[in-house]
Amino acid sequence: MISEMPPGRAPSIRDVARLAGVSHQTVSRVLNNHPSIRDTTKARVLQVMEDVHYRPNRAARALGNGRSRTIGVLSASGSHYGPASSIAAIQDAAREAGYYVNMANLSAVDPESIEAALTHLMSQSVEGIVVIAPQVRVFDALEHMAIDVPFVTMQSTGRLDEHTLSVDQIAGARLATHHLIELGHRDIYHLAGPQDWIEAEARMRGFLDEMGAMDVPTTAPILGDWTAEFGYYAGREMLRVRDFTAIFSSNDQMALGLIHAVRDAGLDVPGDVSIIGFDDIPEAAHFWPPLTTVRQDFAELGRRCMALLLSSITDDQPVDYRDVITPELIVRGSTAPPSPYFR
Amino acid sequence: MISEMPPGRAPSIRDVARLAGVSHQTVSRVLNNHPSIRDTTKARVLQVMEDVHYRPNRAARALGNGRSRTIGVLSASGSHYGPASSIAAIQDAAREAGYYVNMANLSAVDPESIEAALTHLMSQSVEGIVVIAPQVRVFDALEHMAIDVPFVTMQSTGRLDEHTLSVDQIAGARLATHHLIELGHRDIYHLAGPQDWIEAEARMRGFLDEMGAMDVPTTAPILGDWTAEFGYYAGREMLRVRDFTAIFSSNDQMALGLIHAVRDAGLDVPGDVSIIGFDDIPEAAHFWPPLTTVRQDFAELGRRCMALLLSSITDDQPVDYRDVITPELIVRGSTAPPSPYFR
DNA sequence: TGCACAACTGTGACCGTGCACATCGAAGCG
DNA sequence: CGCTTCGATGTGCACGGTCACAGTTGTGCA
Repeated sequence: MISEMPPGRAPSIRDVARLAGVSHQTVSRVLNNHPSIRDTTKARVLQVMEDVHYRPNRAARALGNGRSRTIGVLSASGSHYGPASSIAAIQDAAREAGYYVNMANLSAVDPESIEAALTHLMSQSVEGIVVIAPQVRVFDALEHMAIDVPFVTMQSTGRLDEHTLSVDQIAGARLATHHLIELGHRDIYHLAGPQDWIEAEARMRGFLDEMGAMDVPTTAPILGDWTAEFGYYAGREMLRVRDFTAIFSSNDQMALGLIHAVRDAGLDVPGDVSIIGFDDIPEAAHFWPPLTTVRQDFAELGRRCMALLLSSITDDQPVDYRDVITPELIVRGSTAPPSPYFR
Repeated sequence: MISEMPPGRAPSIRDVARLAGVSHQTVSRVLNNHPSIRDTTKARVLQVMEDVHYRPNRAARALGNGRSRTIGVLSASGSHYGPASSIAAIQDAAREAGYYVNMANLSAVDPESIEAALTHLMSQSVEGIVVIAPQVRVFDALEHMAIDVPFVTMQSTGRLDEHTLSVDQIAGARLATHHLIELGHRDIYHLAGPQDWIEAEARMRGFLDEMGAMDVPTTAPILGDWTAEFGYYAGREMLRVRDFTAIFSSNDQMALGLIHAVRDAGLDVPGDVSIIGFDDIPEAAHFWPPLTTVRQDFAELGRRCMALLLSSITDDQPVDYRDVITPELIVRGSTAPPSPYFR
């Protein structure tokens, strides 16, 4: 059988057709599970495919019907735990749906890089785009370039709302803040994420909302960069004044740096300062002290993201994306009532 | 200009050609930077492209010349810091080289999942495959499926050597082990990675080699799963005997869990037990105590990986991949001489 | 002036698949 | 029994590029 194959070229449906004694179109129908193919015919074709190791040519397919079956993922900071987990879930979901995933990593956040990355994805003729851990500028680019494929993002932004799926970051931040207030803290700092980040903004909003609702006076949040390193140096700065008893950090890594700084200053967590994080990375349970934090289900987020995107690609009834994923407070050892000394 | 475009279809080179008053082949040549195109012609064509927002169709291109310009990345545990960093670097390098990156995530490590993921990538007609954080089974699958495109992996395996690029994991592990021995430790445990993992094996090998070379008797390494959680429980088990003064953990996360367990037992790191990790994740400097570890340059690894792969795709002179990246010992606060009590 | 040669551009086939439409035989039905 | 309907299959072309090859100029040189 195989000897009948022309050499030096992968078998095409016509080769398969010839060997199976049918037309290429019949082979095509077998490939696409067309209903009206006689079982015996189908079996024969499948057998030949097996024999010659036939693999459909995706490029030809895409060219023929204009569907690339590829979705693009635009990710900044893809090496962080949260985004990376979501990406993995997205890939699984995509593969399950028969889609391919093309990644574009954003090393810098200047408009040129963003446009370059989007152009890269568009030139792939992706059918949809997922924006991970988005920054405001990405949306500017998205609007500016008049991207004509569906896209979703994983955070709430206030605009472009039809494209948004999101963990309720605001609720999560309120949860964290409320926990601190409930413990008796009044002098609470918020170490936020970078200014440009939408999720940082949402968490900050949640913090401020809750503080306001509980009638606790607030100071301006400090803008960080998500890294433990920044948390450490920010902590050292903050400890020069020590006018607080608790810090709500916008992610777990910065919380780790804060703990380090507090301990370096000879103080105790949570004895002198309570610290709460956000995300619940797997390591958080093993920090010292184990970190009180807010858990987000990144994988579920990724899955829902894909579901939303796929439904808007295929124009099915849209899934209800307003069903936000509620984050969960995980109380561990890094928070406690304020020390009497401070009261 | 734009009004001359037929509606409902993206402009093709023939549309551009017509509007620019040239043949479609000339447009193609402009696209591919063919040298012999008159500058004025080129400018005219480019202008028309701009006007009609022409975007080359990648599928058609791939179909025409059989080159997909796509490379596949097969990654297990893509949400870990190391692999994720390498992946980001790979994506950057690929984009720079004009390649697209297709990801396949490996959620499970059974042969079926591996084959499914590889099939997925192959059906994309990728021109090359990068295997990240590979396990032995992945290689079995690679051999078994007779993958006919170049592939590289990021760890040394002993077989398939022409495809391998690697941080010298063995040297790194020896570095870590030597550091402990030099401090005076003799009773050293090794908490290794999962059995199936090639890099876990290499680190274990390095540990055993160095122990042997320094004539220190060893006990059998404990096989872990890379997580802090496992490190914690392994640590608790180990502390029931306490016949050691130092532990070399195969990665930083498990080291974190170990520290947690040691402290839970009322002991001090490094006073009672020295702990050294591997990888130098960004958080390691802010553990308590800051973790002594071995740094790997994941990004550089990713870049070299792509360089190797691209050179074997284009059949250029191969880069010298034997120029392994040497890991670096980072001494922080989690290691110290053994306590007199133990001597 | 003629000729070789390079620079530049055009023509038509082809890549592998899906689609629209045609065909053909068998079954259903009045 | 002829007509319709439907299931199963075949025919030819389109998709948007690239490739091989074939012109068509212009230029240098004998």
